[in-house]
Amino acid sequence: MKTKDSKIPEATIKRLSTYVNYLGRLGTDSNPVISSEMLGESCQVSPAQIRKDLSYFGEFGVRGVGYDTKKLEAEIKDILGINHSWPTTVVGVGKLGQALLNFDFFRKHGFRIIVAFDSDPRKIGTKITDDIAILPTNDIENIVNEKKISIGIITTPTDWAQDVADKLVAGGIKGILNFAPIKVKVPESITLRNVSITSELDNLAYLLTQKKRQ
Amino acid sequence: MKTKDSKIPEATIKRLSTYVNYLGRLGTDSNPVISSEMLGESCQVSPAQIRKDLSYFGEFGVRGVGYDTKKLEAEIKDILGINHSWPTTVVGVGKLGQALLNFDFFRKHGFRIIVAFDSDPRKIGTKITDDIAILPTNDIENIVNEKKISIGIITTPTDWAQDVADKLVAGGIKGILNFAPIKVKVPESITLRNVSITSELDNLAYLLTQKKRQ
DNA sequence: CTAACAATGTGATAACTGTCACACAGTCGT
DNA sequence: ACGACTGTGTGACAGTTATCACATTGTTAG
Repeated sequence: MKTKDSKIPEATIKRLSTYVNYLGRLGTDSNPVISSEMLGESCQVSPAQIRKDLSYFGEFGVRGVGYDTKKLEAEIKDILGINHSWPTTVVGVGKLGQALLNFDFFRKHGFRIIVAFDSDPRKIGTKITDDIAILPTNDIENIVNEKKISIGIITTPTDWAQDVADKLVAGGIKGILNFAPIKVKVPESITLRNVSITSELDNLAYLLTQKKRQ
Repeated sequence: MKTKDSKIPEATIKRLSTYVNYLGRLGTDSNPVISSEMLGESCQVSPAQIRKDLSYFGEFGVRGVGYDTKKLEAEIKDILGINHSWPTTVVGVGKLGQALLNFDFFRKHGFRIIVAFDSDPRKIGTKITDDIAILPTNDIENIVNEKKISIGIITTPTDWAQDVADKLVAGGIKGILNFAPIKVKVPESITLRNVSITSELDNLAYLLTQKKRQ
């Protein structure tokens, strides 16, 4: 895979995720080939946008024909880096944490949950689903380091998020996905993404309010 | 509140949500006034960006001084429309749905959960927390219509999402927040936001892969 | 009262992102 | 073998969003 340019819009990555997700759920047998127009229809993106997005990374289609469905899926997975298996941990085994742990998405997209952490003594020592142990949050640094865990998902209450982030960083984590509604601070070298559910709800409220006011 | 222009960047709304969330968690007594520099420090946004964001909606600060913390919080809440109480329903009482239902965020940000829906017969008829009933998904249209519910949150498995969306729309819903990893289709008049957890994970994987490759 | 100061609000500018039109390459029918 | 056709890939353009510098305005001290 060749990256022509280092300046890829974040929105492009988001859309690539949409594409690959759709392709994965598409019956590859009945649709061996797909055009940017068809894909755009399903993902609600303009055909030109799709071609542009893909063009950042190379040429994956055949002119006059379209894209080989299975091949395109594999290519995008390669671009996104979801064809390896990232050692991952979830910190905070509340309802949200459990939802993520049960999510079969992880298996499909190359995230391997190694272990979970929580501070509730009643949860510590128990196991999630198959064989994911729940350990105390104080062990985060050691375990992350020892098991070479590269991704940490924070699903704790707001007040604990920064502390947990610090512990993950101390253990040598590479990337963090934070679900707590604050922007945790981490060193420059750590890749961080914040998923703000509250922000999405606020945004919805705003759009509805606009509609009402106009 | 005056809206100077109708073309507000979506990113601005997202940041306003961050600001108001931070202000809400700030001890208003010890910080009666806050500058764009201080707020920017906490929210990891440049001071100029904050002033620009606010300037779309009016003038809320005092030159040479800063912003009245409590007043600014109230103003942003007004802008976002999270000072009313939106009648809301959650469809899909799995782990993710339960996580949201237990989320005390709703109370604070003006979303009032009226009822929940699920298709699992074992869940139907039971209640969540205080007094939120779980009804069968077939009742969605009637209940949404009858109770004048304006916001629907979809936390069902992927395959059910479109069907649920259709039912919500049929019942006269105003806005939908969709957590299923597909882009559901709704009429133009319905406000829709997709929260794609999978997309966030893919994005994280991409960023980590980039770092590895370079 | 006046001058020094502090932090906002905003017009101008730069950077980024998406749209469009069309050249180009591969396919299929005759 | 060749021409009509189809859908990709991309350079040019337009629109959007963020950054910057500074004029502006209220505060405070002497």
